[in-house]
Amino acid sequence: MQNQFLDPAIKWEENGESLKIYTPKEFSFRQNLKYLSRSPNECLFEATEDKIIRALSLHNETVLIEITAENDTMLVVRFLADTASREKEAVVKYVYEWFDLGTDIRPFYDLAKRDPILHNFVHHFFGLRIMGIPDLFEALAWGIMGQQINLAFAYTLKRRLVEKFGTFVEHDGRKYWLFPKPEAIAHLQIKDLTELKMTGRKSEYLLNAAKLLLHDELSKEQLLQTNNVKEVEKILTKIRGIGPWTANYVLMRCLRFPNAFPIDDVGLHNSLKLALERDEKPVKEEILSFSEGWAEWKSYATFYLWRLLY
DNA sequence: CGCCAGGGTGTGA
DNA sequence: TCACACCATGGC
Repeated sequence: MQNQFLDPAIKWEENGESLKIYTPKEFSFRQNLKYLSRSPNECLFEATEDKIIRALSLHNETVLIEITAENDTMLVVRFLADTASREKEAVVKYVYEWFDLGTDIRPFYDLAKRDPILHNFVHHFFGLRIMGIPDLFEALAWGIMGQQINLAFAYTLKRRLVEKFGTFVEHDGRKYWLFPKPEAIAHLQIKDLTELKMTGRKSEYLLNAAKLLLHDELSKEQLLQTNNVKEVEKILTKIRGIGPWTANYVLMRCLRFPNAFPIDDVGLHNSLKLALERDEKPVKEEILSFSEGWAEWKSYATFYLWRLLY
């Protein structure tokens, strides 16, 4: 059941009320679930030991889906809360992109095997993918909110924003929240966001990002028109509040550039400190020299290194 | 209580 | 270009 609007590489089929999406050999649902379960304060989906439930906003409808895996050869998507979709292709596309199923990560594993740092642990996380943030506004907002604060507090800020300005689908007495659209944020006042305990600066950055997206002065499609990572980084860092870290974070988790590299990331520094069994975090010059060996797979190297922290 | 947190901007040399 | 102050709040 292929569709002309979907990447023909996506293999999927409709099976009764569920959708089945075939996964590559280098994919482990369990490994990705572990990543998704890292915060008890996550508000955009529910990840348990064997399934994920989340709401999705498509063009003309909102659905609530449950994702499970069968034999690690396919993902199975079911519609909950009576939200059977008419936009099945869009659901398949979202899930495919979220799990980064379109990337052949075998070259990364070949590279990691010979890497002095990566070879020690990458095999422990076999099948882990860079879990994405397909929505550009959500990715930018998450990046901005996460600047210079600990991750636990970042999750709290996200929850406050979502529960104040987002929408939800109810199922079994639980609310499944959707990240607010740019139009729900763009017209707010700074005060509306500082009330959530974001700093004044972050509030400005977030409002500005919402306005750019709302007015189509920035879009995922536009950013994906070039495949030059440095060029897109330049476009993003021209935006006030988006520096090298946020730009590369978005390049990695939303725009899916495999060679994006948030070198200023404190988590990455701590991961390397742990991986190298050092007492101090490595300095930037040293990290640069490590990353030379990661070539076109810096984002995957970073994501696997992060896994050492939890 | 003190240190640090998945940074970014603005300033001054 | 590069160091440095400042932002400002919470987790631990």
